Amino acid sequence: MPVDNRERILETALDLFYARGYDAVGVQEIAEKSGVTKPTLYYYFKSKYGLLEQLLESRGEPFLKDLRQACVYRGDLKETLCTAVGAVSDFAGRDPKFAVLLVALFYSARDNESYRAVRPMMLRLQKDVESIFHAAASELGNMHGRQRQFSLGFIGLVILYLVMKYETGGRECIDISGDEIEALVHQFMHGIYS
Amino acid sequence: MPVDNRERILETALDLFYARGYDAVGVQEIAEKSGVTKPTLYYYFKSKYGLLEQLLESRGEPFLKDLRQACVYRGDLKETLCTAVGAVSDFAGRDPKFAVLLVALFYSARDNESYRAVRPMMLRLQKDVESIFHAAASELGNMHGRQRQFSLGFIGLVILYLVMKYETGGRECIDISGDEIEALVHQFMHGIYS
DNA sequence: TTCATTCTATACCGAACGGTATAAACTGTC
DNA sequence: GACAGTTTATACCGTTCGGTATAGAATGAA
Repeated sequence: MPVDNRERILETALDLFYARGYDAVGVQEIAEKSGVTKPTLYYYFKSKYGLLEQLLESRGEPFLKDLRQACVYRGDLKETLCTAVGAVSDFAGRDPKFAVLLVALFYSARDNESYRAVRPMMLRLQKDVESIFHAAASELGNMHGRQRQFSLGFIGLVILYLVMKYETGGRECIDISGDEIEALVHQFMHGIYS
Repeated sequence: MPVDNRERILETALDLFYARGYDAVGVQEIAEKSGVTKPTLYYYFKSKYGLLEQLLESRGEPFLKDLRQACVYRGDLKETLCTAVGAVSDFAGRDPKFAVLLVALFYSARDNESYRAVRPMMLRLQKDVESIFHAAASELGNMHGRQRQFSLGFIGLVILYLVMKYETGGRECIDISGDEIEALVHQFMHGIYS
């Protein structure tokens, strides 16, 4: 656990939000488990929502930067997709709870405030991935406007794979090997045969 | 709105859980919006959790029956997968809010009680879909134990497609045409080319 | 020494939470 | 008319919710 109070609060919040969900966790408990009083929590974060926002910012921003880099098309679709999945995998390996939390928030109810907090982030992610398919037009030929469908399908595939891996893997870490990444991308590109 | 009180409560609960999530909705509000007092709600459902359980049962059970039927392998993988997606599509078309709620619960935090309620249902769904790939062994050849990966990938693809369709389609209904279903299954089987 | 920052302890706020008690009605059936 | 099932109105329970007020103490930099 970090010595810095602010950081410790963020980490505790992540643990609890991951385990029980944003709405089911009270500010009181977060403060207690951080070894801090409630006023201290409110000193750093103006509200419970602000706490979530700053959690998303501090942990998500570095990941989005990495991902954007990884999504730059370099002339080969398969290679680019593998790089992208690699970035996701690295991130999920470093911060598995945060990764799973992101997914839960992404699929959570639209009028819940926690969704409001995560929405802009996920839109950026979606756009970055979609840009790969736009850039790969020369390689893929006419996609008939299916870039969005491709990217959504791709994201869905990776997300579910990730979550399942974490669930069935003892929740210790998410480790996706290079071979697995290639198999995943290969399946996406060429189907389940081969 | 149904005249039957029990049914009206279930419908109201679905509306609210869908919109804001299980934890964020109070029993009080459900009762009020159903035109019923709180004791009446507790007369039918012993607890808030019981209400969720019965909601999942009453709406989910018919769907799971249909899906199981649709997942029976009939000698052709593509046809079977299309039938399965068709069953999901029909269900989602009939009861879109419930479908989206199911997905949200499926991805929600593991120690949240709402996940406990939906878990057995999703396990059944997963098993049914996986059975398709096991049955298709003759057609697919040696899958090297990747039946689970295939089924998870397939479910992820369908789920995300469904949710996105609902989100971007004005939330009126989920209509997946036969052509779309075929395209989705085709992409899954043969990749994004062709 | 002054000063802002960081944090404590304690206590409180009004509102909402899930759930229950009580006692009285209304309904249709036997 | 007795009866079970359904529903009401009202009020209450203890607990937790997110958030704040107050006043003081430790810290380190200027």
